[in-house]
Amino acid sequence: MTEQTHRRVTSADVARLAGVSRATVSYVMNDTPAQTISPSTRTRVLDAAARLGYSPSAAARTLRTGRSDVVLCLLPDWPIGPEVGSMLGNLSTALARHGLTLVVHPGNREDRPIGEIWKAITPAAVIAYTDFSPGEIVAMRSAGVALVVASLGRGAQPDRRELAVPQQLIGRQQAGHLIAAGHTRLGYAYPDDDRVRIFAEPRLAGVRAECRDRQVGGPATETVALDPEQAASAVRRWHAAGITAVCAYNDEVALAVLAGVRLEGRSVPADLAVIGVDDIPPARLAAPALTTVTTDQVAVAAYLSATVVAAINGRPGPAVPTDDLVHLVRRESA
Amino acid sequence: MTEQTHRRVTSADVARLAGVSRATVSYVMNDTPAQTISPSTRTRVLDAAARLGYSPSAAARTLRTGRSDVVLCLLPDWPIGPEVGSMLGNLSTALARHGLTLVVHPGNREDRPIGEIWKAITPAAVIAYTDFSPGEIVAMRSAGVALVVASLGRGAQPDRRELAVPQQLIGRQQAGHLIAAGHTRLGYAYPDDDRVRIFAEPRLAGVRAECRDRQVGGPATETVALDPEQAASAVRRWHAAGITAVCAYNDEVALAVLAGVRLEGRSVPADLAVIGVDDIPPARLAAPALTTVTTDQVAVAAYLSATVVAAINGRPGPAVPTDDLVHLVRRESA
DNA sequence: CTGTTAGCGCGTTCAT
DNA sequence: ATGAACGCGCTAACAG
Repeated sequence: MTEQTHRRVTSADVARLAGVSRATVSYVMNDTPAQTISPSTRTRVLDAAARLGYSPSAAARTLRTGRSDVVLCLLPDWPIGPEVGSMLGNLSTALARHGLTLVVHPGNREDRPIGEIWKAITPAAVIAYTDFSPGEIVAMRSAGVALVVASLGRGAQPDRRELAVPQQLIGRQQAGHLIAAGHTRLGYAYPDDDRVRIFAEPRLAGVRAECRDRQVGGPATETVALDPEQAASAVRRWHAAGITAVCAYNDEVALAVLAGVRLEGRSVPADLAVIGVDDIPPARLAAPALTTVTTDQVAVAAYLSATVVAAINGRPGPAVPTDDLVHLVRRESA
Repeated sequence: MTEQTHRRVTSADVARLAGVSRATVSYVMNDTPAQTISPSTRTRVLDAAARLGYSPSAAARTLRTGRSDVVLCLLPDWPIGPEVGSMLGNLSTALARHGLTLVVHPGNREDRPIGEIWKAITPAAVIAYTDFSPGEIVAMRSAGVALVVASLGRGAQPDRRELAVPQQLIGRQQAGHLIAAGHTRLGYAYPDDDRVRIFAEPRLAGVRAECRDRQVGGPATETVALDPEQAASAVRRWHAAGITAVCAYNDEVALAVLAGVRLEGRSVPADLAVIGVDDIPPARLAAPALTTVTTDQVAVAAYLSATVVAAINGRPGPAVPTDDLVHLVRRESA
């Protein structure tokens, strides 16, 4: 066993090798504007640092400055798909440009209380898809977390920014497309999973709003599990109610509806038009190919990033970019 | 604007309120075994801590002990699906039982070098799906990261543990099922994405190995993009070669094959049997429902967790649980 | 200008 | 049960 005796390389080591003081090392490493350093010294320090493989202790820096460069994203319990995954990737890139590092904590049922998590990280900001209790917000504050960003939270609070990606727009776009295609009796395929309610409710609300605005009958809502049989019975009820088109919570639910229609011996879109959300890869591979609505994840990530950066600096966040965020992908199912 | 003047609550505050020394606070908070504390003092300290909402500074603790309770998982660039997502959730739970907090860094092209990431966290362990350069390993060492766990890495190194989830088993199971069903000419649908090669290669190798062991013709490999047209041309080539069944890299690729077969006017499984990997929700909603192979994510998470914990404590890791990790989900496509 | 000295931030731990 | 020192980087004050 080669036991690791690798003592950590500290700024003192660099200082020693470069023949300067630790303060000088710090000034050089940080390009401190208020302090001028002669080029020769600078080079010597940089050289020494490189030779030793020096990297400053994040813990020490955080302790001293009271702020880390980490942004923590608390994910909810539900299964995250490739869309969220790509959004997080984009967000990571966007934040990196501001010197911030994104880390994500995957949610899971029997997790320790949220508190344990950010306490272990001391992030500069927290992005959460769940609401915090007032107590937790106070606790974060007193622990030094500068900002609590609550995505999708219900009511705006003075303490936190609302990052609600306008889920309603998604519902509106779905319904709008269907109505424009001549449908007058819409259905809504609601997910059979309580954990995604924070997304499902605003989307359904968007569909409802669009129906109202366009003078069309409100959507006949059915809960649709990811199972052909159960989907088939929903299809039967829609049929009985004269529904000709349905908006699905997302592509998976839409795929279930497709399977249900198939099981009923009917066809899409002739008997029932279907539109999903997300444009997951299987959507274009389905029979028929699924018409769906997507969110511009790059734009969402940019917006989130800007909001976080602004909040960290105590500035007001940017306005929600309501336009050009949701796009229709027209295929065969609607 | 209610400006936040909330000074951080420190152990000194608790000590003052409880009328004891900071050392005592530390001993109480950590239940230090070597130090006896009278019940009355203990209560007083705990009370004070609760009243003030005290939570120790992770940075200070990390600085002092040289180790944080965070395990960092570095995700690769590719889109992560619900399977990986649920595995991470399970892993998080498993690690939490050992007082460890899992955080995930989503990979993305134009990211800062990996180094920047763990430097900002000072994790107790790093789990990565990519290989590190020897230089990075040395750097982590010298920065105080106890362990570098390379999942799926090619060759075992003395420095790191191999957590290779036996991807070969997946391929073997796929091919085994097909061969048992009487197929003697197998095809392999390889993904059209370089980023997933670390998974695709061992899976294909598994199929190859099974074919060899069972005296069946090695798989005719075709790269299949997630596009019906392109999949159709692969199907044509397979047909010309007399292939009667194909193993797909994963369910999405399998779905593409299904679409290709459909486009060719042929049928599954009569003309071509298809088997996928992962059992994503759309698999059972496809026409025909997709036969597939799944990995027991709970078991994988438990194994990963045990390996990490063992390594942190300098003990040898558990053996790879090769059995009961991969299961066949029998449906209609094969 | 250039670079140094000194002390802080906060929890941990040894010796008294 | 306590005083004191430590881990490591930051930065105000100060000396050449």
